[in-house]
Amino acid sequence: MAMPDPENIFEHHDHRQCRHEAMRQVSDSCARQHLRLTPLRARVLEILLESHRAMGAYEILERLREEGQAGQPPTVYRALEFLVTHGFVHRLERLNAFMACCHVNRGTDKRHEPLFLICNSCRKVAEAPLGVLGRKIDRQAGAMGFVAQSRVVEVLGLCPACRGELENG
Amino acid sequence: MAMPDPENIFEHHDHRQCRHEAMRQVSDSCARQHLRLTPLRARVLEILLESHRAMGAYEILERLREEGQAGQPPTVYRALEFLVTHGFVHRLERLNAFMACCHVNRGTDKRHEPLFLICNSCRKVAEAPLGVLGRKIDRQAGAMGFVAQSRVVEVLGLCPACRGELENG
DNA sequence: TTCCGTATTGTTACTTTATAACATTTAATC
DNA sequence: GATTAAATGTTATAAAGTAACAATACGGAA
Repeated sequence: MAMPDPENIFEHHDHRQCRHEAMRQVSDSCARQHLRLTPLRARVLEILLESHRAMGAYEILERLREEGQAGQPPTVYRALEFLVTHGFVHRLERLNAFMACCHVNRGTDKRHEPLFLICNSCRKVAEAPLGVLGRKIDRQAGAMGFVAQSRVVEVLGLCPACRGELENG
Repeated sequence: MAMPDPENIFEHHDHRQCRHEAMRQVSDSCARQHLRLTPLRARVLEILLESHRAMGAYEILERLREEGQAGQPPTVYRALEFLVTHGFVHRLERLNAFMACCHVNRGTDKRHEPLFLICNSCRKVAEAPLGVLGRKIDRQAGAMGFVAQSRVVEVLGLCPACRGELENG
């Protein structure tokens, strides 16, 4: 999956293409790390990639049930736990929801922690690189004697489209 | 309430003193803004200040009930909504919990969004100023065409005490 | 291959967190 | 004091997440 144009991460693009490439990358990453991407785990990831937005666990569960797969909450939560632990899916704390990672580690198999942009108007979510901010946050924490292990950075506001609507209409 | 020494925000201090000063500041701020700090709202804030840590809504509810006050979930959630809206209490997304603000707006009545340091070991939480990082995060979001309205920044890791224990014991 | 131990999934039941909807009370303003 | 809006009380339920144990599938050793 190509790195999204930073100015257009809210824009549409070829979902099917990006979906298949993401699946392949995750599959490769699992193979390299001897992780088991079981059918259930793969299916949960696919559902997230297909929807291409943040989904609640119970929404995913419903989708699984529609397909005849077994379905109780722990099934989904366990698959999500695996996917989140290995960085293939992100959890949005503010929304109690999950989203497939948009730029899976290419070859590095390293988890990364992004910045999430959550639109207050249309509820769309974009994932952007945290970049140098991650280190700055760690340094800020370090100044208080705190050792940072992971970060949650979520920004709420207006996406380009909704901002435009407010300004024009 | 004095601004905490940045290097000691996890340290103990005179809770009773800081509690009373915080109540007074919130009370003043409400008066200036024509907000109604009702007995219920004041009591919920006091409970949070007394505990001096992050508490779940139901934990607060239980405390209220012990005191004979009426108690159903909406009671607490509504008080918390008021307190959070006006910046007297913060919500910790990662913990589904609430914490009294440690450095209430002094005279400015402006909400501020801090950085939270959550200890993975002892679960203590410290509130630190986000400082210039807030603007940097907004700028990062702005580069994607996004208008930031509010931020969630929570760092998980080890507080000074727990870090010390790991290193020494 | 067959057996064994471990990882994964299935299943039941439950806990925790949060909110909708409407009744009642309290408070501010005229 | 009557009117209206804000706040609280109350009932019921939705939404999110987990504990505990049973059944199954898988990966490697004998």
